Amino acid sequence: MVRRRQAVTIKHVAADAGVSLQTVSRVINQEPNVRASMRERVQASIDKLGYVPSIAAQRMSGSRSYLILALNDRERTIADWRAREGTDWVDQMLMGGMLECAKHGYRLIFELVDTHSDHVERELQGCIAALQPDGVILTPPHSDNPLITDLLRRQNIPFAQIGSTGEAGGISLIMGDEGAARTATRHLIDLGHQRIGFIKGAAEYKLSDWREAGWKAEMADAGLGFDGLCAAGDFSYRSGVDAAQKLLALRPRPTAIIASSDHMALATVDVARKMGMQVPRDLSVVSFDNTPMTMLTRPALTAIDQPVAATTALAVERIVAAKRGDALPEGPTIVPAGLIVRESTAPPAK
Amino acid sequence: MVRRRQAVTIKHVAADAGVSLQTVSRVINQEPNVRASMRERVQASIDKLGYVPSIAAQRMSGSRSYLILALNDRERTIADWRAREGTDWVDQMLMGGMLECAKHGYRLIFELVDTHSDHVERELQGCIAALQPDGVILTPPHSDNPLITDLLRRQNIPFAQIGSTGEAGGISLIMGDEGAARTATRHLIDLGHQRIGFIKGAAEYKLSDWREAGWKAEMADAGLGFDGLCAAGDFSYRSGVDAAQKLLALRPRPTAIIASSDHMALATVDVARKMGMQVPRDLSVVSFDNTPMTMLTRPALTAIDQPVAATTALAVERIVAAKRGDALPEGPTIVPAGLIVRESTAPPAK
DNA sequence: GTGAAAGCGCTAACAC
DNA sequence: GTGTTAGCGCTTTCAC
Repeated sequence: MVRRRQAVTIKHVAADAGVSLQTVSRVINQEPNVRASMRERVQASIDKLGYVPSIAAQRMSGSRSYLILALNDRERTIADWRAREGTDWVDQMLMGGMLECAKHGYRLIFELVDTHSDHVERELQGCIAALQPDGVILTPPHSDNPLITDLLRRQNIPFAQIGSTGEAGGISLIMGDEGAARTATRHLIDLGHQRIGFIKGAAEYKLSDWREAGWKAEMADAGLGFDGLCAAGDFSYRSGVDAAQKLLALRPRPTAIIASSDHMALATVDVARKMGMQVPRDLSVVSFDNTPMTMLTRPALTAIDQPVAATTALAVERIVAAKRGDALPEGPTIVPAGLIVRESTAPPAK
Repeated sequence: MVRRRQAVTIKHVAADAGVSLQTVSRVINQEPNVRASMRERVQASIDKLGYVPSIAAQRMSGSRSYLILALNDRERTIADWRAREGTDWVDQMLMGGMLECAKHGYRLIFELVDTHSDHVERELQGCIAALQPDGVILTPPHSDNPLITDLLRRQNIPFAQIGSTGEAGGISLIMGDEGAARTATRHLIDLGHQRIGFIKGAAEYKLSDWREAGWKAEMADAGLGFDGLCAAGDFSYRSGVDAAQKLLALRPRPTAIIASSDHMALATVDVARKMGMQVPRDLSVVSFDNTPMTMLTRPALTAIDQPVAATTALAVERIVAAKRGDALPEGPTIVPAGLIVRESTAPPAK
């Protein structure tokens, strides 16, 4: 293996511009105390030589690494990838995160960690030691894992907690789950529905509670009852079948169901169909997440769109701001979710 | 911003084990010339202190960066992400690449570059200068972009060219396109089809020709004609509509069509349906790529499965081997594609 | 405002 | 086999 060196280094630029290394460094890092004329001269050399700083060297000398780590749950992510059902959480995250990183001269590194394992700490520690990221983006369900958040805080690394209210001290970003559930419920009420069932997500995720709370609140505001209309699920198709069967066995039967995941919504449609009902004629269904399957299935599902890309982009923005020392807003930031109306919702049958 | 230093460095380990830095370095890099007892002692200290080498420092001192760059076309990838149609090429690539990297202590960095732009070189140069990757994985359509391959060769960075025969000097990996097309054709012939149409992919991609060649070869082997049975497409739904209309206007009409992408296959089904035909009763359709939409649509599409994950994993393996100085196999390696039989193929109507 | 010197954590080359 | 020395490219600290 040939030893490979940096083609153009700060030295070349310094020599070319006839200045010291330090001055070039100041220009690169946009620091003050450089005369405009000097700055221009150095910049000209940089452009001429096509110089790009080595992040390894930058990191070495104790400054930034320009790397932001996006952490996802290994088990769940790999399961999604293997299932090949089109779940595009990762893709949306990359889209939002990478594009925002590019704007600021950072790079996003996507990593998987075993949230449930005892050695999360060891794994994460290793990842941090190896990469020395300038910031970390945490996603559910490990946004609130104290083993992770404590470690990050100890190491003084800024981190964003997506889907968490940020008690652990990170930057809190929430995808408007409660409001989204209210929107979905409102949509159904506006169509004329009164008995609206709800299938809850996995208890491990805080957003499961938020969504349930939103549904209840909107029902209450409309003077509608919701006792017995909530069934537990865990986001999976299998759990959706059970929950839908439970809800559709009720008398009077709900005329609409909100499912906390696309898989559970799909399951609800299938169960209804098996019972001889048609969607949306006999049952309206609203889905959560808006992964590609909602538009590929028939009827296409009306769904709450989780703003994954926007949220990840915001996480990057906030981390970069934190590195700059900018003041960050207090408390959680809510990124609003949208409702995409498709074919699975309609007024209830008379 | 607090200055953040490596918590545990090679020095701590050396001190703890009572040996020199160099010895620790040898143990980390699994080099020879270390007595077993010494190796154990050092390893014990490493484990005890939870030491992980800094890749920045490793890179700095001229050895490996343990980073492998996976390059994809920016425009196309972002378009896919925005469309949210469940195309999971990126996910499969990450799955194959990341898991294989993890096995060897490497990390995969996913990056987008503007293949069509004149400044690919500049962009890639910058990426390389910043990250100093140990290897690069190229995907179509830029696997054969001479601006890219020349640059990598000049810099002496090992690279894999997926979907290319590797004339440019990289590690060539092909997803058995010709064989896959033969398999698809064979499947239809075995069902009893004789007039089998083919919708070709974008000319920009070499695999478009390979797939066409496979179809022709298998038809010829079976003594079947194929003149006029090939229509041009560019992988898009829109182009699939045009191509399908052209093929289905032929008399006698083809009883089966192989489309070089899932979108074009979907388009074919839709066109057939509009013409009053049923799939697979009146027309069999085989699709290429096997993205999630093939299983989510109805009828579910019989499809050729592109082994994206396996191919990416192999690319990583080969790059790691190249870094070690191992001998690599000559010529292109073909990763076989599979045929997933679903609901869109059946014997032709009598 | 600019420059010189020291050092970040690690490995290559060479000495022992 | 093991240790010593000299950097890698950059930023920090501190002179000027």
